[in-house]
Amino acid sequence: MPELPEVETVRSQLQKFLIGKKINLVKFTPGRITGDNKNFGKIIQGRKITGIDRHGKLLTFSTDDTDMFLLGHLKMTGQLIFVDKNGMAGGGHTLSAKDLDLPHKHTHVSFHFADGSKLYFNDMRKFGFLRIATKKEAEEEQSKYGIEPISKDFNFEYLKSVLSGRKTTIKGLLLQQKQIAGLGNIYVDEACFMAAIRPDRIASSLSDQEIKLLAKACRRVLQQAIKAGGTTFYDFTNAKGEPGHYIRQLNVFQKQGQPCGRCDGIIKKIKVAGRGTHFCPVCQF
DNA sequence: GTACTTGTTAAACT
DNA sequence: TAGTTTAACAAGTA
Repeated sequence: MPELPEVETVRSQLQKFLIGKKINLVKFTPGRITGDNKNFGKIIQGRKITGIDRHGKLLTFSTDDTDMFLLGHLKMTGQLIFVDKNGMAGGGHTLSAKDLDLPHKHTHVSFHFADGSKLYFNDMRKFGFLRIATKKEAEEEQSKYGIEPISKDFNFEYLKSVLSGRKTTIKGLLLQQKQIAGLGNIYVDEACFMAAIRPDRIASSLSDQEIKLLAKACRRVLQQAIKAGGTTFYDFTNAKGEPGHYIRQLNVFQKQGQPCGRCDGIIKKIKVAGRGTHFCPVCQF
């Protein structure tokens, strides 16, 4: 499930592959992926990609038309995979488009670039999207995302302002993208473990010391996961079609019933904020 | 067939 | 009204 580290992995790779490439042809299945824009392909054909930015889990591709942007969100099962002119995924020499069976039945959009390379958008569950937007629309969409834990603006004071006086669980608040952008189910659980705080604690009950630990943990878990290229359980692949490796460093997520790596506890799974939630009942308070 | 999975939001509650 | 909770979306797995 792509969260900030996964999306950042894709963004940094695509930036290397796509900048300066001209879109010659777009093939797409009309539907929720591209919204109700029937001219999706026609509008963006002929444009050059000039940059790729990320706000939380939202990707923004800028073009040589300063009022045309392409917004992308992978939601749960979205993938953006680049294939070079020789049919090799990520421009490498191991995985080919044929190996990855691209395009396949979950490929909803294919971009064909002037140099013969391609970009595929796959999404099994069709929650993700690729939409064309004006500058104004793009900025509106970007403004839905708050400060990222890896930003220098994310500190004790900011997290305290988000949590203070709130009667809901800290997990519920950490998942709100408008407040804190980038954490999803996996990294919220991992950050809470790192800070030794139960995800189901009421936000306003945290001490200053605990908020400091939690802020540091949110930042660290994302930084480490970016380094590892994200986490892959089932669906996530980077722009080269490869999985992420942070799964090796997970402490609690999907580890219910297994021993805690920090104490003698057994990892437990409960439901918090409507989501499966993993923690150690012995060393998280 | 049923329950469960999740990122985000819209609707329903309090 | 604001804060909070729940349901919904899709399609696959157990």
